[in-house]
Amino acid sequence: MLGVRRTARAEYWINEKLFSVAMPLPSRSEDETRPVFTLLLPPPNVTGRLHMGHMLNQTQMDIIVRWHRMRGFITLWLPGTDHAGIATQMMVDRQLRSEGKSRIAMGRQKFVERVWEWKKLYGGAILDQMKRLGASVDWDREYFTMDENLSRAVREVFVRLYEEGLIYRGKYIVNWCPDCGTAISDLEVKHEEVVGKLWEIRYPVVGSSEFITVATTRPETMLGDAAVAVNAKDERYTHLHGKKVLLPLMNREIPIITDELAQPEFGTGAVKVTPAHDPNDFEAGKRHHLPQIDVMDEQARMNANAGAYAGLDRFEARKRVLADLQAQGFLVGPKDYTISLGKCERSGTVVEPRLSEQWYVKIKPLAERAKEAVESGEITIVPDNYRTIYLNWMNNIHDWCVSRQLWWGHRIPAWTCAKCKHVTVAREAPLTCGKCGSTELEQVSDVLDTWFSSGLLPFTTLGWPEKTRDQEVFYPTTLLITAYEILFFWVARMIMFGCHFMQGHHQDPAIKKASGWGDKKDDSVPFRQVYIHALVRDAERQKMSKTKGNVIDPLEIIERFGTDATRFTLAAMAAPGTDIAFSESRTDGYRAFANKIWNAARFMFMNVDRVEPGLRPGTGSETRSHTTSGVAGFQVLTLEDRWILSRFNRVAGDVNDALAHYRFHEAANRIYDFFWGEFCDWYLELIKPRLNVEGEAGPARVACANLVNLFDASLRLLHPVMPFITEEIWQAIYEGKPPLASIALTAYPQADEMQFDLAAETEMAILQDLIVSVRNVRAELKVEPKVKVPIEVFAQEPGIRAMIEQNHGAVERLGNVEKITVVEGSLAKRAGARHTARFEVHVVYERKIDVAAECERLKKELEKIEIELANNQKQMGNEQFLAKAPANVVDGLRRRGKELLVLREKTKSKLEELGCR
RNA sequence: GGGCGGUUAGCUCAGCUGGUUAGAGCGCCUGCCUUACAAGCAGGAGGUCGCAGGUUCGAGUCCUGCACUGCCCA
Repeated sequence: MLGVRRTARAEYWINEKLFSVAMPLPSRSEDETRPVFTLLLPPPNVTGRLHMGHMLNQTQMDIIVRWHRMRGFITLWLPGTDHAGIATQMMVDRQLRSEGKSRIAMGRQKFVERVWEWKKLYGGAILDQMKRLGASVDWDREYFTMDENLSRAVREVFVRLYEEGLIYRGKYIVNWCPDCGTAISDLEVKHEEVVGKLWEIRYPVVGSSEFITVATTRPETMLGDAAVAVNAKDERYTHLHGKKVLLPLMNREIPIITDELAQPEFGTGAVKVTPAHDPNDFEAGKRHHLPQIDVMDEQARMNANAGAYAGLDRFEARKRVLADLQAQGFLVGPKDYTISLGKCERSGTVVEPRLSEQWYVKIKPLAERAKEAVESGEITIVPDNYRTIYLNWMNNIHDWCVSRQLWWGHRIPAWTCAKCKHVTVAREAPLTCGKCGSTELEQVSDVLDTWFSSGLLPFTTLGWPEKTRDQEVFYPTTLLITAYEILFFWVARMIMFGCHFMQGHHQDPAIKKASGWGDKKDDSVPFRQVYIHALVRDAERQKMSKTKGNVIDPLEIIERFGTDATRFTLAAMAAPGTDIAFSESRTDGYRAFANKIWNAARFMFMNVDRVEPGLRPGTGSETRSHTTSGVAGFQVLTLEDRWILSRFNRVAGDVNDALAHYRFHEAANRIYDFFWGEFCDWYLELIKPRLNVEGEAGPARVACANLVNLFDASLRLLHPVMPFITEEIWQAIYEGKPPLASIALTAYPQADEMQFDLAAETEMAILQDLIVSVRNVRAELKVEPKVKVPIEVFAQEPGIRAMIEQNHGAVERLGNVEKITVVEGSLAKRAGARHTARFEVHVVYERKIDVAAECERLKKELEKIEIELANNQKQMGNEQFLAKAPANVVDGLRRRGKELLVLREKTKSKLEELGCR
């Protein structure tokens, strides 16, 4: 039933377009300009389904977004999906195969149409899930990375980079996935340490009986060897310089060259050189003008260059090559060796370094500015240690291979001339070849890496390359919240592209200032701040993976515990920088919290209906709850009123502060402690007598109004974390006639320091101490729960005595006390009496205390006091400390010292009295 | 090999710039269906903060080394 209400509420939010942002008009003055907060949703894959990572990511974003909106920011949260080249193509490929069809037979155009169909049918799944979760994004601005306007921007970027000489084409070694049939970037290769073999092979030196032994982990590539390299300084091989070896199995003579590639201390000091199958060998090959002998095809099967091995799969070829080498006496033998095996992130296939023609982005010039933006603090990264990681990566960056041999994606805007082979790069399909004028042009078949287009999103979603008002208002976006995994894939690339293409851009100065970024110099950056969140792991701290089968489905968790509880759990566990071990027991605990809120609300409604039906927040006061940032219309009459108002303001201050620093766990825990531990456990209990005053309506009405006002403010405070329950109760408070369409549009509580009341907090703490002491002694004496007992209280300070007398009702009710007698003399010596530095309390009850147990307790207590006192006195006797420590610390210690002395006296005398030994 | 972390209660984790008595949730023990709530209430037990040095008046917090452990990059 709750689930139904939740869905209905989420639909209501969407239908009312509560989170849609119209384009703001130019401001007339700074005072009239509201601050702006912009957040780009990291676009999920169209093929994606919501997982825990999304859930955490979206929870944090929604919290921050709702918080800003409630604080009066023009808040834009921009949603969209990513076309995910390889993943989507693989998905549809698989579907075709199950229908007995093939992509190749179908042809490119038909296939792409088919993918679009697929996208229309299934591509919205993850956003639909987001909708149901109530993510407060602007659905009117939803984008897809292959939308026409975004595609046009991609072409524009490509052409500009090409014209600036920052894109080039060339034949190099790339990471090739034989399974996906495409090149992939360095980042898409996942390295894995595996125990493998290092094979040593003897190559006979031509014209001698000598052998030179080389070592390799991939013996099949020897079929493509073009040389053997030794180090010029390696004296073992000096006599072989200029000679040749006969490549076994292939019977091809290849030269012995001297090159730095060969390190004397590694293996035998001699290495085989295979320019077409290894990036280092490729470089060495170029230095020595060696032939590039490619022995494999696109599926990593051996090709005609592999002679007798042609047609074999690479791993089969390895076996055969080894067997043949063995048989012919060239194999020296394997050694165990730890290999760092590169696998395709998507398919899991071992990546093959392959020589092929690809398009590259020259990255150094772009990286330079991207580095500066972070170094100078124009972009801040939270937590701070990711800044180091980012800079470290930027310093070691390599050119980026952006072409993919796929059909689904942004096709590279380049056309090859059939006649002269010249390549023309252009925004729109050219009619003639730029070189020879031929009309026989064919567009390059490759598409661009998906991250190429997503790297542009911060500005392309705001209308780039057009200059738009949207850009003046919303660019740079304020914040990016994302996972560490895509720091390089996406974050770094957005920074590079943003800094490059938005150079010279200026945000509307009034808006910039109002939003709090007046001190920033650079408006080309894609965002001002990046918050990197942690990974969600399973309860055993294991990384979730399909293969391990330990994936936690957020939707299932939500089904069982509710969206609010799930969100709260993720928030409460999200301490910056630490991974989250997702715990169901924890979630269960927060479901109990939601339940607690319901019950507290029931209590409120019950009393409102009884005392003053129709009561609304803010009633009887000039201020209305939804426009004030504090507790509206709260009338302070009693100690608990003063106390709770003060506590509320403190918690509001703490929560705002925590959110400003992305300390979600602190914000969540602070609200939890306040609502449960202070509001429910104490305040509600304390006002019950007032609510129940019969006949005389005054106090009950005030108490009721206070309750509603405080509840309303607490709901607003909690709303960003638990949007559903807070909306539900808030709407109920107004009985379907709320002053605004949603609690999401009300004002967020802020701390009002004028409402801090230290005296009330201190007094309340003493009162709580007294009540807890009484309960404690009752438990110790095993007083039947229903029996009320009289107590005697002594307090040295008249102020405290008066306070206790004034609040005797509270002590009686909450301590289950029959009657309080405030006595004149110390009770410290009474058996079973409890004391603090401020008061002594004795529970009058005929049953004797357990003397032995009491002695034990007191001794333990005394021991602790003695230790602390000794430390305290040592400190206070230390002149260095007195001279150097700040005054408040010294004062605090002095006060504590006095307290300790009192406590020691009281405890000692009681020990004596009981005859403990 | 390079970089970044982690080690605090039985479990999962907080503890921000060093400052009085190290906290929470869950679990555990005891007692309660007290008319908002047993998904609850009340009370309680449980920690030499990985180890060894150092800086400091003062270290869970800063520095060095060590042990174990995780992640990223090559």
